[in-house]
Amino acid sequence: MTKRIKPSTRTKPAKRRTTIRAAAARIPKVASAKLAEARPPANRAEKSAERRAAIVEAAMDEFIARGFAATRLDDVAKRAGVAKGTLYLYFKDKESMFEELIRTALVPLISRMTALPTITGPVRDAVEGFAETFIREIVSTRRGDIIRLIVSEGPRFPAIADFYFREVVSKGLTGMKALVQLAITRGEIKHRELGDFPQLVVAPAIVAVIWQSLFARHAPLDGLAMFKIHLDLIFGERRQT
Amino acid sequence: MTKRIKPSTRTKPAKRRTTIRAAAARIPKVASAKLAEARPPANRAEKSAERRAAIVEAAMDEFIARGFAATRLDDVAKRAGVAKGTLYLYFKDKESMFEELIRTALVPLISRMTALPTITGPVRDAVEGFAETFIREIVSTRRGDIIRLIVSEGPRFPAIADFYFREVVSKGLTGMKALVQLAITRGEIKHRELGDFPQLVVAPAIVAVIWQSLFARHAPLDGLAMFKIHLDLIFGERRQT
DNA sequence: ATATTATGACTGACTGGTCAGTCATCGTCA
DNA sequence: TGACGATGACTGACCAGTCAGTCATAATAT
Repeated sequence: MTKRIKPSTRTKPAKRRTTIRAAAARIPKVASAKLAEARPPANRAEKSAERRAAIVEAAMDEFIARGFAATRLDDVAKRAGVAKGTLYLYFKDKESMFEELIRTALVPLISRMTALPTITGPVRDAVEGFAETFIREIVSTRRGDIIRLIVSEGPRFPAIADFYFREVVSKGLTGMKALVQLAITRGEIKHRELGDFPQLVVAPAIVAVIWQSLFARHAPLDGLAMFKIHLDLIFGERRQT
Repeated sequence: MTKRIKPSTRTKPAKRRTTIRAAAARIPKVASAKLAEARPPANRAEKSAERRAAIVEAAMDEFIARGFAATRLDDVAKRAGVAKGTLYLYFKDKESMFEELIRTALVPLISRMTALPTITGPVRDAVEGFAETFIREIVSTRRGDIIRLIVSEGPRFPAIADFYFREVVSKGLTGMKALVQLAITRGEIKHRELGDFPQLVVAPAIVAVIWQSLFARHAPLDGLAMFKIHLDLIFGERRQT
């Protein structure tokens, strides 16, 4: 009774449902999502919001640990403490869930980047502050894994890559370029060409993120210390503190 | 072999549901039969090597395009022009295939990195040569995607991450650190702390790889030009050529 | 040299298990 | 009580891995 209806899309599957899962290690269970509720039974809207948050949290953990294709929604549901059908009350399908998660996770990051234009002192201090924030809020947290996830799945989710480029990368680099230009006019930076490649300023931060995901257990990396040396290269020798 | 006892567990071929395969998949046989001049019929060992190469090539393309979990071995087989069962004559299972592929793909990269210790001129020239090679051989080719693949799947394949760290990253950074130290003793580099973070030297190359995969279609990036500016920061202003 | 047999590379239909998405039913809150 | 959120058993597509059978080629016999 095998009905193998194979559509004759010879050249390209294009829009196919992703299945499968990778043989991989178990994810460490962090915490039972729904266990100790300090909250007394809330009203419906409140409960709904809590549930949604639990799902988002659980899905994030699973997607980070396994990637999109290998993540099972059964696991997400179990981790969130809901039934699988419940997921579909909050998200259209697996793909929508993934994309929405990635977008949502970036909102604080965007706020962080747009909250920098107040420069009271040397530009170097502003950039250093940016680096400290970045290391503390991203490299040392789960958000770093989200960046790795974007790098991983970006090519297969053009919508995500587009969104990320438009909302984060493009804006971030524009802001950084403005900072560099300001520093150049102030004489803090000598190399005028640096304005052409603001990527150079943030490159060590990206490397720190990747290092953290892949090699931290082999050789820990002090991302902030590294970044400060990097700033010495850009701004000239460090003014002693 | 005159036993024609047909085992009952096997059903007869019956009808072929779908046209077995696209005609193009049969090319190898046709080519050797009709166009004998290009490729004389090889012996078994030679044929086997060719087949293996075809499988490796096809698997690489599929894994790069879809990642490990979402890649179907049916597709790999089709692309390689062999039956699925044939894959298992050359590889134990999907996971072994993936790991072996990643390892193999890195061999030329390793050779490249260990083939640099002959420094005839300024250290900067050596590093710039390294960068040119890296951009030309990796960023602009499929090898860049392999690096992205390692970043993507590394956390789920600790064996790959370990191998890569041991054989490439560790050795590469050690070599780079030696270069930096040499440049410091020669006076080409002022910042002595750079020796503590050789990652800083190669960071723009990593960023170029990622950019190429994710954002090239939005905004092309001249990796080599960027790297040269980076070298200006490290070695001081560029000596005009 | 030609015929016969042996080898094993290759094939692809098939199995067993997985998992995204559905929906009839249940429970709970307003 | 009625409406709606929640459930989880269920469906069926999907796919890694298997293996009985085929056939080109090598080995051996005539």
